Amino acid sequence: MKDSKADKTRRHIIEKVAPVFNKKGYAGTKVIDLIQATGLTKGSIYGNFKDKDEVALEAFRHNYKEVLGGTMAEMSLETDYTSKLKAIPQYYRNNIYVLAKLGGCPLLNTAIDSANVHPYLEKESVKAFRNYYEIIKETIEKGKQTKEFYPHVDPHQYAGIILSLIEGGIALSKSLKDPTFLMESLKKIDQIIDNELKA
Amino acid sequence: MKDSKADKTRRHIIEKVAPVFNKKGYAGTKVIDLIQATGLTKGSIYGNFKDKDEVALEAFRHNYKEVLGGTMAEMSLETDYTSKLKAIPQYYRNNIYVLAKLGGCPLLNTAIDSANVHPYLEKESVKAFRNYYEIIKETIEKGKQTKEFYPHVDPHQYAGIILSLIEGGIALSKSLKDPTFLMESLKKIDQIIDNELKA
DNA sequence: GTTAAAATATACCAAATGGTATTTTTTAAT
DNA sequence: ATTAAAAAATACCATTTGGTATATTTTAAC
Repeated sequence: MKDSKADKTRRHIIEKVAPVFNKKGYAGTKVIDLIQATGLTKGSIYGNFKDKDEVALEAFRHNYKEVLGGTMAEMSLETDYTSKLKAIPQYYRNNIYVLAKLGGCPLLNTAIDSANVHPYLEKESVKAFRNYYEIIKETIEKGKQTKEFYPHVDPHQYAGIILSLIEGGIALSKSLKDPTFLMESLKKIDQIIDNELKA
Repeated sequence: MKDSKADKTRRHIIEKVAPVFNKKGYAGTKVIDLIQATGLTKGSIYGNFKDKDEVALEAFRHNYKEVLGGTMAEMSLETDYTSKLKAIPQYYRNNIYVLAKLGGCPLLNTAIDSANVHPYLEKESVKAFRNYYEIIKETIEKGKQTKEFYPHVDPHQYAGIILSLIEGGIALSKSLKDPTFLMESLKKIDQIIDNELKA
């Protein structure tokens, strides 16, 4: 594992800057914000990154990895597909403070504030969003294969509803400063899994 | 009704600029975008508005009025509270193209991309979001009073779930360019009303 | 139709922004 | 410990941005 000074600095920049981009968006984050967040100078930042775009892209990837990685980690602890699916809302319950400190879900935030402003970042966010959706959909599909879920269950439909409840719940809780919105959405997801998917 | 040339120009600016702010966000919308969207010059725009902030604020109010007004119009056509509540998803079904042309839901978009970037606009979007939530909540409360809905129904909980499904569904459909996400969310709302609220 | 006021357009400006060239400091191989 | 390379800081720069002062055109009251 190569870990030069430059590698450490790159990581340091990405980690410090990731929540800033998530909170302020691409256009709203200025180079001065990067300087303040990292405690480094402009020269140092531009010595390690080509331009603001590259920093934004890496910051988004970092944020997305945190959410996806966290979810996948919880899912992989379970064996049956009901539990795997329930690990998703559980991840958000366990990490509500992480999401708050990050400034909301990077998937939703980046999808919305890179749209029509930063084509490359927008594409990346769509890719990530689709990836997350596919993971949920495939979990439902596998649960059907093992007869855990009803055969008539539509994986696309339920993956969409689950994701909508999560993203909508996070956004609502953040905007209205009331965590119960997200909590109720997550409870609803559990309920849907138990009452509508589980055979 | 006063309707001077300036009033017409103000309206023209707001109408033309409203979708731009909704798509690009506050920080992402530059004065040149306002010039291009309106076909006017900088002097004309600044002759009618104090600054970019004022244009953004009025644009948001315009967008919000469109969504709120549209929803309220559909709701007021109904008499019972089940139908009033179902008028909300129905509004989105009927106006999916309006939302698409606008660039997503102004409530969600503005909440996310004014946060940590434009305090005044952020406040305004929170106020609007809360207002919309209250309307849904009050409709559920009134339905309980008329015994249309079960007495054990929690209006806060269900208003949050309905709003999460709507906002999440719009965001998902926009990002993944697949209107079925929103459609399935709306169908789910109808289902919830029929199976969990209606006594 | 004339004219004063209102509205719009043009020309200009200071600050902010993203980025680069250069100098200084730090790192690590010898 | 020396020193060449790597990294970081400083100083600089062009462009963009939001905004204003001024000139021109349009409106509408008489």
